[in-house]
Amino acid sequence: MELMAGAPTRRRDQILVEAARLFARHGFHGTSIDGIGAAAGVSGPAIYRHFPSKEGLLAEMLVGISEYLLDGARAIITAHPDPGERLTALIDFQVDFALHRPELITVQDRDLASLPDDSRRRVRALQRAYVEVWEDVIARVGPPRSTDEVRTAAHAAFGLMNSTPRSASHTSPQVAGPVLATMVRAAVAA
Amino acid sequence: MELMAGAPTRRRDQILVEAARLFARHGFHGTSIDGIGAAAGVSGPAIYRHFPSKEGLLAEMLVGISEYLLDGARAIITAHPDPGERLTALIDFQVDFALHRPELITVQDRDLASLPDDSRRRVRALQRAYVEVWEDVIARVGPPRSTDEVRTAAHAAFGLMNSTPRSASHTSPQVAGPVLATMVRAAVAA
DNA sequence: CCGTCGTGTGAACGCTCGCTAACGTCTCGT
DNA sequence: ACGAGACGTTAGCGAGCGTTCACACGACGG
Repeated sequence: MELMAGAPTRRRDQILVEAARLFARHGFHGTSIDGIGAAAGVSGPAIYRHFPSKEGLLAEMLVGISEYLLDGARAIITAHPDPGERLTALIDFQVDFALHRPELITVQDRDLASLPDDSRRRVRALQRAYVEVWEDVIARVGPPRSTDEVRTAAHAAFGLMNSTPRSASHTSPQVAGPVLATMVRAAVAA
Repeated sequence: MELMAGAPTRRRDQILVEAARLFARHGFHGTSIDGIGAAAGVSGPAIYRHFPSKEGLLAEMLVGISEYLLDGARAIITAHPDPGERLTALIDFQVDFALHRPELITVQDRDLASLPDDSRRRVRALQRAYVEVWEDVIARVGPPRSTDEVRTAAHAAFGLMNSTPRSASHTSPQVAGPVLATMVRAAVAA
Protein backbone atom coordinates (compact mmCIF):
# COMPACT_ATOMS: atom_id res chain seq x y z
CA MET A 1 0.00 0.00 0.00
CA GLU A 2 2.69 2.43 1.02
CA LEU A 3 5.35 3.16 -1.56
CA MET A 4 8.15 2.96 1.03
CA ALA A 5 10.55 4.89 -1.22
CA GLY A 6 14.22 5.10 -0.26
CA ALA A 7 15.15 6.02 3.26
CA PRO A 8 15.94 3.57 6.05
CA THR A 9 15.23 5.05 9.51
CA ARG A 10 13.48 8.14 8.18
CA ARG A 11 10.12 7.18 9.64
CA ARG A 12 11.51 6.61 13.08
CA ASP A 13 13.15 10.00 13.21
CA GLN A 14 10.07 11.69 11.85
CA ILE A 15 7.96 10.07 14.54
CA LEU A 16 10.34 11.36 17.19
CA VAL A 17 10.25 14.89 15.77
CA GLU A 18 6.47 15.02 15.50
CA ALA A 19 6.01 13.45 18.92
CA ALA A 20 8.28 16.13 20.42
CA ARG A 21 6.20 18.85 18.83
CA LEU A 22 2.95 17.36 20.07
CA PHE A 23 4.26 16.60 23.57
CA ALA A 24 5.47 20.19 23.84
CA ARG A 25 2.10 21.54 22.75
CA HIS A 26 -0.33 19.26 24.57
CA GLY A 27 1.76 17.37 27.10
CA PHE A 28 2.50 13.66 27.17
CA HIS A 29 -0.89 12.63 28.54
CA GLY A 30 -2.67 15.08 26.24
CA THR A 31 -1.15 13.51 23.13
CA SER A 32 -2.57 10.33 21.61
CA ILE A 33 -0.71 7.63 19.74
CA ASP A 34 -3.09 8.13 16.83
CA GLY A 35 -2.25 11.82 16.83
CA ILE A 36 1.47 11.16 16.67
CA GLY A 37 0.97 8.68 13.89
CA ALA A 38 -1.18 11.08 11.89
CA ALA A 39 1.42 13.85 12.25
CA ALA A 40 4.13 11.47 11.06
CA GLY A 41 2.13 10.30 8.05
CA VAL A 42 1.22 6.86 9.35
CA SER A 43 -1.82 5.74 11.23
CA GLY A 44 -1.91 4.79 14.88
CA PRO A 45 -0.43 1.42 15.75
CA ALA A 46 2.35 1.69 13.15
CA ILE A 47 4.25 3.46 15.93
CA TYR A 48 4.70 0.09 17.61
CA ARG A 49 6.87 -1.07 14.69
CA HIS A 50 9.45 1.47 15.86
CA PHE A 51 8.92 1.91 19.60
CA PRO A 52 7.90 -0.52 22.30
CA SER A 53 5.35 1.82 23.88
CA LYS A 54 4.35 5.44 24.25
CA GLU A 55 6.47 5.66 27.38
CA GLY A 56 9.36 4.09 25.52
CA LEU A 57 9.11 6.76 22.86
CA LEU A 58 9.26 9.47 25.52
CA ALA A 59 12.15 7.70 27.22
CA GLU A 60 14.23 7.61 24.06
CA MET A 61 13.52 11.28 23.48
CA LEU A 62 14.49 12.44 26.97
CA VAL A 63 17.51 10.17 27.31
CA GLY A 64 18.70 11.40 23.94
CA ILE A 65 18.43 15.03 24.99
CA SER A 66 20.19 14.46 28.31
CA GLU A 67 23.02 12.52 26.68
CA TYR A 68 23.46 15.15 23.99
CA LEU A 69 23.74 17.92 26.56
CA LEU A 70 26.07 16.04 28.88
CA ASP A 71 28.31 14.95 26.01
CA GLY A 72 28.49 18.53 24.82
CA ALA A 73 29.35 19.76 28.30
CA ARG A 74 32.11 17.17 28.68
CA ALA A 75 33.61 18.08 25.34
CA ILE A 76 33.65 21.72 26.43
CA ILE A 77 35.32 20.80 29.71
CA THR A 78 38.24 19.11 28.00
CA ALA A 79 38.48 21.80 25.34
CA HIS A 80 38.44 24.78 27.72
CA PRO A 81 40.40 24.48 30.97
CA ASP A 82 40.05 28.18 31.73
CA PRO A 83 36.90 28.86 33.79
CA GLY A 84 35.97 32.05 31.93
CA GLU A 85 36.23 30.49 28.49
CA ARG A 86 34.53 27.38 29.74
CA LEU A 87 31.56 29.38 30.96
CA THR A 88 31.32 31.20 27.64
CA ALA A 89 31.36 27.94 25.73
CA LEU A 90 28.74 26.37 28.02
CA ILE A 91 26.48 29.39 27.64
CA ASP A 92 26.76 29.38 23.86
CA PHE A 93 26.09 25.65 23.80
CA GLN A 94 22.99 25.77 25.99
CA VAL A 95 21.57 28.95 24.41
CA ASP A 96 22.03 27.48 20.98
CA PHE A 97 20.20 24.33 21.96
CA ALA A 98 17.40 26.25 23.65
CA LEU A 99 16.95 28.49 20.64
CA HIS A 100 16.91 25.77 18.01
CA ARG A 101 14.99 23.03 19.81
CA PRO A 102 12.55 24.81 22.13
CA GLU A 103 10.10 21.90 22.00
CA LEU A 104 12.73 19.63 23.53
CA ILE A 105 13.30 22.13 26.32
CA THR A 106 9.59 22.13 27.04
CA VAL A 107 9.20 18.37 26.98
CA GLN A 108 12.26 17.73 29.07
CA ASP A 109 11.11 19.65 32.11
CA ARG A 110 7.41 19.09 31.67
CA ASP A 111 7.10 15.38 31.07
CA LEU A 112 9.96 13.91 33.04
CA ALA A 113 7.46 12.67 35.60
CA SER A 114 5.66 10.65 32.93
CA LEU A 115 8.67 8.39 32.42
CA PRO A 116 8.80 4.86 33.85
CA ASP A 117 10.98 4.62 36.94
CA ASP A 118 14.18 3.27 35.40
CA SER A 119 14.29 5.71 32.51
CA ARG A 120 13.49 8.57 34.84
CA ARG A 121 16.38 7.61 37.10
CA ARG A 122 18.68 7.48 34.10
CA VAL A 123 17.59 10.90 32.82
CA ARG A 124 17.87 12.39 36.28
CA ALA A 125 21.41 11.08 36.67
CA LEU A 126 22.42 12.58 33.35
CA GLN A 127 20.79 15.90 34.23
CA ARG A 128 22.48 15.94 37.61
CA ALA A 129 25.87 15.44 35.98
CA TYR A 130 25.12 18.26 33.55
CA VAL A 131 24.04 20.59 36.36
CA GLU A 132 27.20 19.74 38.28
CA VAL A 133 29.32 20.92 35.39
CA TRP A 134 27.53 24.24 35.55
CA GLU A 135 27.71 24.45 39.34
CA ASP A 136 31.44 23.87 39.15
CA VAL A 137 32.09 26.65 36.68
CA ILE A 138 29.64 29.04 38.37
CA ALA A 139 31.43 28.51 41.68
CA ARG A 140 34.70 29.50 39.97
CA VAL A 141 33.67 32.61 38.09
CA GLY A 142 31.28 34.34 40.50
CA PRO A 143 31.69 35.72 44.00
CA PRO A 144 32.09 33.29 46.93
CA ARG A 145 28.85 31.42 47.46
CA SER A 146 27.55 28.48 49.47
CA THR A 147 26.76 25.25 47.64
CA ASP A 148 23.05 25.96 48.05
CA GLU A 149 23.47 29.38 46.52
CA VAL A 150 25.47 27.95 43.64
CA ARG A 151 22.83 25.33 42.99
CA THR A 152 20.09 27.94 43.02
CA ALA A 153 22.14 30.10 40.66
CA ALA A 154 22.62 27.19 38.26
CA HIS A 155 18.91 26.45 38.10
CA ALA A 156 18.20 30.15 37.68
CA ALA A 157 20.63 30.30 34.78
CA PHE A 158 18.84 27.37 33.11
CA GLY A 159 15.51 29.04 33.70
CA LEU A 160 16.78 32.18 32.02
CA MET A 161 18.24 30.43 28.97
CA ASN A 162 15.34 28.00 28.69
CA SER A 163 12.80 30.80 28.51
CA THR A 164 12.97 30.42 24.73
CA PRO A 165 9.76 28.38 24.40
CA ARG A 166 7.90 31.45 25.67
CA SER A 167 9.80 34.10 23.74
CA ALA A 168 11.19 32.42 20.61
CA SER A 169 7.80 32.58 18.91
CA HIS A 170 7.99 36.37 19.00
CA THR A 171 11.67 36.88 18.22
CA SER A 172 14.33 35.50 15.90
CA PRO A 173 17.26 33.47 17.28
CA GLN A 174 19.68 36.06 15.90
CA VAL A 175 18.38 38.74 18.23
CA ALA A 176 17.41 36.54 21.18
CA GLY A 177 20.71 34.67 21.35
CA PRO A 178 23.01 37.57 22.26
CA VAL A 179 20.44 38.97 24.68
CA LEU A 180 20.20 35.69 26.57
CA ALA A 181 23.96 35.12 26.55
CA THR A 182 24.63 38.61 27.90
CA MET A 183 21.95 38.31 30.57
CA VAL A 184 23.00 34.92 31.86
CA ARG A 185 26.63 35.97 32.01
CA ALA A 186 25.73 39.04 34.09
CA ALA A 187 23.41 36.97 36.27
CA VAL A 188 25.94 34.32 37.26
CA ALA A 189 28.63 36.95 37.84
CA ALA A 190 26.43 38.98 40.21
CA MET B 1 -21.98 10.70 57.12
CA GLU B 2 -19.48 13.52 57.08
CA LEU B 3 -19.38 15.69 60.19
CA MET B 4 -19.17 18.92 58.17
CA ALA B 5 -17.82 20.83 61.18
CA GLY B 6 -17.60 24.60 61.03
CA ALA B 7 -15.97 26.21 58.06
CA PRO B 8 -17.87 27.54 55.06
CA THR B 9 -15.76 27.47 51.89
CA ARG B 10 -12.95 25.40 53.39
CA ARG B 11 -13.56 22.43 51.11
CA ARG B 12 -13.53 24.52 47.98
CA ASP B 13 -10.19 26.09 48.84
CA GLN B 14 -8.74 22.76 49.85
CA ILE B 15 -9.77 21.27 46.52
CA LEU B 16 -8.04 24.13 44.71
CA VAL B 17 -4.87 23.68 46.74
CA GLU B 18 -4.69 19.93 46.25
CA ALA B 19 -5.56 20.21 42.57
CA ALA B 20 -2.71 22.68 42.10
CA ARG B 21 -0.30 20.26 43.74
CA LEU B 22 -1.45 17.37 41.58
CA PHE B 23 -1.55 19.38 38.36
CA ALA B 24 1.99 20.57 39.05
CA ARG B 25 3.19 17.03 39.68
CA HIS B 26 1.37 15.05 36.99
CA GLY B 27 -0.05 17.65 34.63
CA PHE B 28 -3.70 18.44 33.99
CA HIS B 29 -4.35 15.42 31.78
CA GLY B 30 -2.35 13.18 34.11
CA THR B 31 -4.52 14.06 37.10
CA SER B 32 -7.90 12.42 37.65
CA ILE B 33 -10.96 13.89 39.30
CA ASP B 34 -10.97 10.96 41.72
CA GLY B 35 -7.36 11.73 42.58
CA ILE B 36 -8.12 15.35 43.37
CA GLY B 37 -11.08 14.32 45.48
CA ALA B 38 -9.04 11.77 47.41
CA ALA B 39 -6.33 14.33 48.12
CA ALA B 40 -8.94 16.78 49.37
CA GLY B 41 -10.60 14.24 51.65
CA VAL B 42 -13.70 13.68 49.57
CA SER B 43 -14.38 11.13 46.91
CA GLY B 44 -14.62 11.77 43.21
CA PRO B 45 -17.78 13.45 42.03
CA ALA B 46 -18.08 15.61 45.14
CA ILE B 47 -15.88 18.03 43.21
CA TYR B 48 -18.88 18.87 41.04
CA ARG B 49 -20.65 20.41 44.06
CA HIS B 50 -17.99 23.14 43.95
CA PHE B 51 -16.82 23.38 40.33
CA PRO B 52 -18.68 22.97 37.04
CA SER B 53 -16.02 20.78 35.44
CA LYS B 54 -12.38 19.80 35.57
CA GLU B 55 -11.59 22.51 33.03
CA GLY B 56 -13.56 24.99 35.12
CA LEU B 57 -11.43 24.15 38.12
CA LEU B 58 -8.27 24.79 36.14
CA ALA B 59 -9.74 28.00 34.75
CA GLU B 60 -10.50 29.38 38.18
CA MET B 61 -6.99 28.51 39.29
CA LEU B 62 -5.19 30.15 36.38
CA VAL B 63 -7.42 33.22 36.21
CA GLY B 64 -6.91 33.67 39.95
CA ILE B 65 -3.14 33.57 39.59
CA SER B 66 -3.08 35.98 36.66
CA GLU B 67 -5.37 38.44 38.41
CA TYR B 68 -3.35 38.27 41.60
CA LEU B 69 -0.12 39.02 39.73
CA LEU B 70 -1.57 41.82 37.62
CA ASP B 71 -3.27 43.44 40.61
CA GLY B 72 0.01 43.31 42.51
CA ALA B 73 1.90 44.85 39.61
CA ARG B 74 -0.64 47.66 39.26
CA ALA B 75 -0.45 48.43 42.96
CA ILE B 76 3.33 48.62 42.67
CA ILE B 77 3.07 50.95 39.68
CA THR B 78 0.99 53.48 41.58
CA ALA B 79 3.07 53.13 44.72
CA HIS B 80 6.49 53.53 43.03
CA PRO B 81 6.80 56.11 40.25
CA ASP B 82 10.59 55.86 40.21
CA PRO B 83 11.73 53.18 37.73
CA GLY B 84 14.50 51.84 39.95
CA GLU B 85 12.28 51.42 43.00
CA ARG B 86 9.51 50.07 40.82
CA LEU B 87 11.78 47.37 39.44
CA THR B 88 12.92 46.41 42.93
CA ALA B 89 9.32 46.12 44.11
CA LEU B 90 8.31 44.06 41.08
CA ILE B 91 11.24 41.71 41.59
CA ASP B 92 10.47 41.22 45.26
CA PHE B 93 6.83 40.60 44.43
CA GLN B 94 7.47 38.02 41.71
CA VAL B 95 10.29 36.27 43.57
CA ASP B 96 8.15 36.03 46.67
CA PHE B 97 5.30 34.50 44.72
CA ALA B 98 7.60 32.08 42.90
CA LEU B 99 9.19 30.97 46.15
CA HIS B 100 6.00 30.42 48.13
CA ARG B 101 3.73 28.97 45.44
CA PRO B 102 6.01 27.06 43.08
CA GLU B 103 3.20 24.67 42.10
CA LEU B 104 1.20 27.59 40.73
CA ILE B 105 4.20 28.69 38.68
CA THR B 106 4.42 25.20 37.23
CA VAL B 107 0.74 24.87 36.45
CA GLN B 108 0.45 28.31 34.93
CA ASP B 109 2.96 27.77 32.18
CA ARG B 110 2.42 24.07 31.73
CA ASP B 111 -1.33 23.70 31.52
CA LEU B 112 -2.46 26.93 29.92
CA ALA B 113 -3.11 25.01 26.71
CA SER B 114 -5.58 22.75 28.53
CA LEU B 115 -7.96 25.63 29.17
CA PRO B 116 -11.15 26.11 27.14
CA ASP B 117 -10.82 28.88 24.57
CA ASP B 118 -12.51 31.73 26.42
CA SER B 119 -10.68 31.20 29.70
CA ARG B 120 -7.41 30.85 27.86
CA ARG B 121 -7.95 34.14 26.09
CA ARG B 122 -8.75 35.79 29.40
CA VAL B 123 -5.61 34.42 31.09
CA ARG B 124 -3.46 35.36 28.12
CA ALA B 125 -4.76 38.94 28.20
CA LEU B 126 -3.96 39.22 31.91
CA GLN B 127 -0.51 37.74 31.38
CA ARG B 128 0.17 40.08 28.50
CA ALA B 129 -0.71 43.08 30.64
CA TYR B 130 1.58 41.79 33.39
CA VAL B 131 4.44 41.28 30.95
CA GLU B 132 3.93 44.77 29.58
CA VAL B 133 4.45 46.24 33.03
CA TRP B 134 7.77 44.45 33.17
CA GLU B 135 8.75 45.41 29.63
CA ASP B 136 8.04 49.02 30.47
CA VAL B 137 10.26 49.10 33.51
CA ILE B 138 13.01 47.00 31.88
CA ALA B 139 13.11 49.43 28.97
CA ARG B 140 13.65 52.27 31.46
CA VAL B 141 16.35 50.81 33.69
CA GLY B 142 18.57 48.93 31.26
CA PRO B 143 20.64 50.03 28.28
CA PRO B 144 18.85 51.06 25.06
CA ARG B 145 17.20 48.03 23.48
CA SER B 146 14.76 47.23 20.72
CA THR B 147 11.25 46.14 21.65
CA ASP B 148 12.10 42.57 20.64
CA GLU B 149 15.13 42.62 22.89
CA VAL B 150 13.11 44.01 25.77
CA ARG B 151 10.47 41.34 25.30
CA THR B 152 13.09 38.62 25.24
CA ALA B 153 14.68 40.11 28.36
CA ALA B 154 11.33 40.15 30.16
CA HIS B 155 10.65 36.49 29.41
CA ALA B 156 14.21 35.64 30.42
CA ALA B 157 13.71 37.42 33.73
CA PHE B 158 10.56 35.39 34.37
CA GLY B 159 12.38 32.22 33.47
CA LEU B 160 15.08 33.06 35.97
CA MET B 161 12.73 33.89 38.83
CA ASN B 162 10.36 31.06 38.01
CA SER B 163 13.12 28.48 38.24
CA THR B 164 11.97 27.86 41.81
CA PRO B 165 10.00 24.71 41.04
CA ARG B 166 13.31 23.08 40.08
CA SER B 167 15.45 24.49 42.88
CA ALA B 168 13.14 25.26 45.80
CA SER B 169 13.00 21.60 46.80
CA HIS B 170 16.73 21.72 47.53
CA THR B 171 16.99 25.14 49.14
CA SER B 172 15.12 27.32 51.62
CA PRO B 173 13.37 30.51 50.45
CA GLN B 174 15.56 32.54 52.80
CA VAL B 175 18.69 31.68 50.86
CA ALA B 176 17.16 31.38 47.39
CA GLY B 177 15.27 34.68 47.51
CA PRO B 178 18.24 37.05 47.69
CA VAL B 179 20.16 35.00 45.14
CA LEU B 180 17.35 35.23 42.61
CA ALA B 181 16.71 38.91 43.27
CA THR B 182 20.37 39.77 42.82
CA MET B 183 20.68 37.70 39.65
CA VAL B 184 17.60 39.07 37.94
CA ARG B 185 18.58 42.62 38.76
CA ALA B 186 22.01 42.10 37.22
CA ALA B 187 20.49 40.31 34.23
CA VAL B 188 18.04 43.05 33.25
CA ALA B 189 20.68 45.75 33.78
CA ALA B 190 23.20 44.04 31.52
C1' DC C 1 11.23 -18.03 -7.23
C1' DC C 2 10.11 -18.18 -2.80
C1' DG C 3 10.28 -17.54 2.35
C1' DT C 4 11.41 -14.15 5.61
C1' DC C 5 11.56 -9.69 7.40
C1' DG C 6 10.32 -5.00 7.86
C1' DT C 7 6.62 -2.06 7.80
C1' DG C 8 2.06 -0.85 7.13
C1' DT C 9 -3.28 -1.53 7.89
C1' DG C 10 -8.05 -1.74 10.31
C1' DA C 11 -10.60 -4.11 14.01
C1' DA C 12 -11.13 -5.10 18.61
C1' DC C 13 -10.18 -5.44 23.66
C1' DG C 14 -9.83 -3.59 28.16
C1' DC C 15 -9.18 0.05 31.04
C1' DT C 16 -9.53 4.68 32.69
C1' DC C 17 -11.76 8.81 33.06
C1' DG C 18 -15.04 12.79 33.09
C1' DC C 19 -19.48 13.37 34.18
C1' DT C 20 -24.51 12.38 35.47
C1' DA C 21 -28.06 10.19 38.17
C1' DA C 22 -30.31 8.83 42.23
C1' DC C 23 -30.21 9.08 46.75
C1' DG C 24 -28.95 10.23 51.87
C1' DT C 25 -28.00 13.52 55.62
C1' DC C 26 -26.96 17.69 58.14
C1' DT C 27 -28.09 22.67 58.92
C1' DC C 28 -30.92 26.34 59.12
C1' DG C 29 -34.74 29.83 58.41
C1' DT C 30 -39.56 30.30 59.18
C1' DA D 1 -41.02 20.88 63.26
C1' DC D 2 -40.23 20.75 58.69
C1' DG D 3 -39.10 21.86 53.82
C1' DA D 4 -35.15 23.61 51.32
C1' DG D 5 -30.71 23.69 50.11
C1' DA D 6 -25.83 22.60 50.62
C1' DC D 7 -22.90 18.82 50.43
C1' DG D 8 -21.70 14.14 50.40
C1' DT D 9 -22.09 9.08 48.68
C1' DT D 10 -22.15 4.97 45.20
C1' DA D 11 -23.37 3.17 40.66
C1' DG D 12 -23.10 3.54 35.93
C1' DC D 13 -22.78 5.46 31.17
C1' DG D 14 -20.15 6.79 27.17
C1' DA D 15 -16.02 8.11 25.12
C1' DG D 16 -11.17 7.96 24.34
C1' DC D 17 -6.88 5.77 24.62
C1' DG D 18 -2.91 2.42 24.72
C1' DT D 19 -2.08 -1.80 23.10
C1' DT D 20 -2.60 -6.34 20.64
C1' DC D 21 -4.10 -9.14 16.78
C1' DA D 22 -4.63 -10.89 12.25
C1' DC D 23 -3.52 -9.79 8.02
C1' DA D 24 -1.22 -7.56 3.67
C1' DC D 25 2.50 -6.34 0.81
C1' DG D 26 7.13 -4.88 -1.16
C1' DA D 27 12.19 -5.88 -0.77
C1' DC D 28 15.63 -8.99 -0.86
C1' DG D 29 19.03 -13.06 0.00
C1' DG D 30 19.23 -18.10 -0.86
